[in-house]
Amino acid sequence: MAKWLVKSEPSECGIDDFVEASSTVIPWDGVRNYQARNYLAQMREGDEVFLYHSSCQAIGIAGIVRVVRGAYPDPSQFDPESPYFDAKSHRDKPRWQAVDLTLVRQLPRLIPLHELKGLPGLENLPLVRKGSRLSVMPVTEDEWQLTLRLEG
DNA sequence: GCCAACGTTGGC
DNA sequence: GCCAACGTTGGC
Repeated sequence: MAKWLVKSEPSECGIDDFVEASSTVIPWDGVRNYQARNYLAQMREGDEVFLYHSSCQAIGIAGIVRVVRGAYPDPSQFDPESPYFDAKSHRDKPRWQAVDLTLVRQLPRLIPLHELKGLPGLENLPLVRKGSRLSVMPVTEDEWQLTLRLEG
């Protein structure tokens, strides 16, 4: 099973939304960056994902979610009413992908970004690299385990 | 294909 | 609100 990290503004979709929708599925759509899209396309059912809160009061990893449906064409790209509408994408060759996620668990405490930055072994994680804007990224097994040591 | 201008992300 | 870093756009 691969491991991943996704960023989201909690005002849009955060751990609270997953907790409220517990045992329900939340579509992860609206990713409009090619590098992030390429990683999204590699997600498989059963993969686990860190949910990271960005651009908010408490920045950091808030919980763990799981892929329940691997990549499929993001419907919002075809919806003119959607802010994620992409007029240049065509149904016979969709440009953007989405996955479905569900809650595994909320972490007992949010692991703040500054702790991740100071953690030896995470140097290669795009999240902690200055200026990185990647919103979907792979996490190695080592990085995953090291990060989880910071919880609780 | 180059690159300047512009828009967005996201921490601080 | 600021601004650095980065991605995208579009003229040439």
